[in-house]
Amino acid sequence: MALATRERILEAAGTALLRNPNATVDQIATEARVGRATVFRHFGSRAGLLRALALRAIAETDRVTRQAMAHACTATDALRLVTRAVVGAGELFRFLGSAAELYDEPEIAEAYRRQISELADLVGAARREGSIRSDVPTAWVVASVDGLIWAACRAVGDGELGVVQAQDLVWDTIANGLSNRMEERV
Amino acid sequence: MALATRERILEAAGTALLRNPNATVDQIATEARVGRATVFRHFGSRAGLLRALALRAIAETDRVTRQAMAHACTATDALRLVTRAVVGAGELFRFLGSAAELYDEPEIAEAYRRQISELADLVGAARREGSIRSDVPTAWVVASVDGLIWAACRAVGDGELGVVQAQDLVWDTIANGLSNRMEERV
DNA sequence: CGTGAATGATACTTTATCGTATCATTTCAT
DNA sequence: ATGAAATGATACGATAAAGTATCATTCACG
Repeated sequence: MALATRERILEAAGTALLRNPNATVDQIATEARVGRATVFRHFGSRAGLLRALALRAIAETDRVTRQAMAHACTATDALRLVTRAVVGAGELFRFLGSAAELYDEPEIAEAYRRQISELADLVGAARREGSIRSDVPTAWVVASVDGLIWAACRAVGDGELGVVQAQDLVWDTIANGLSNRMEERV
Repeated sequence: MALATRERILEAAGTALLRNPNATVDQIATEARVGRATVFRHFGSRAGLLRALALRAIAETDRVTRQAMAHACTATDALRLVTRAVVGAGELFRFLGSAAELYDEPEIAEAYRRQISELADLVGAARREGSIRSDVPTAWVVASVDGLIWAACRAVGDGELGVVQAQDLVWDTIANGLSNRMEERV
């Protein structure tokens, strides 16, 4: 049951930290229906637990991203599939938005920079394919895609949208914006 | 100098809390070049300081929002001006993104709900004017506008974009999306 | 069964930070 | 210039949470 316990703690930590980024080890343990000592046995310290949680989210994001890119033939399609994949995995890393202290850990800060940089590369490639506007800074494209992904994950988490619906809407919004243009869309 | 001191502390709290949402009263006082005791004299407690900071941000957002709406003749234009105004005031409330415990205070949670609800009303009115797509849920329009505003404020704070540029880009993205359509834009 | 590993419960120490109190010093208004 | 108000520095107590240690219990597995 060792693995199940560990996974259960990570799961509970995700939801508890989403509710309150300063959640106590005791609160997390209670959420996981586990003794507080067990959390320390598995992760050594609170920081160790957060680190493991973040690394898990990063690894999973990498996994779904790689899988998405493997199925795409163009950079534009890869960008579309990656946004879908990340929104789909949103529950795993939503807690990261509030856990600012995590970015003090070099390992995690670097992984985040790498993921953003990969997204920037993808945007650059899609732009060279002609599908992304070239009259806005790449930094803005990356930032706004990131912002839309966060908005989608949050809407899903809040029960305002379904996962598939949110995945569709993110790409639709990137492609068409929100204004009424009375044209058929991609 | 009472007012100046108070304002200096609030300013320092904003930047310190943006760097680290768990910043100590001592760190904030140091950032403000003020004794720690002075912070308690002015705000009573750490929670009181955060509350004052949040209320200040909310009030300022309300102010620029009202001012923007006073200058608009259509709901669509009001929506445009409001997004611009909020992005312009972004530095004031960026810290709120990480300060999750603030939403425990009913006063602040309610103000936030009210502002989101006002945004939703504006979106609804703009939609009735025909400028906003009617084939996407209102919840998503609100969420994504919110997400884009956050992205813009962050990009400005990180020095990736200038304020005016960010203001332009948010509305441009709402109106046109990010894909290349080779058409003149609104 | 029975043995070892994993767990729960609990008590304890340590540490960081809040909040209060005090007093000397500075600043400001008149 | 002078007195009141604001501030800085410092010490102190209180508390909450982290982390450690221990022991009894439970659970998987041979």
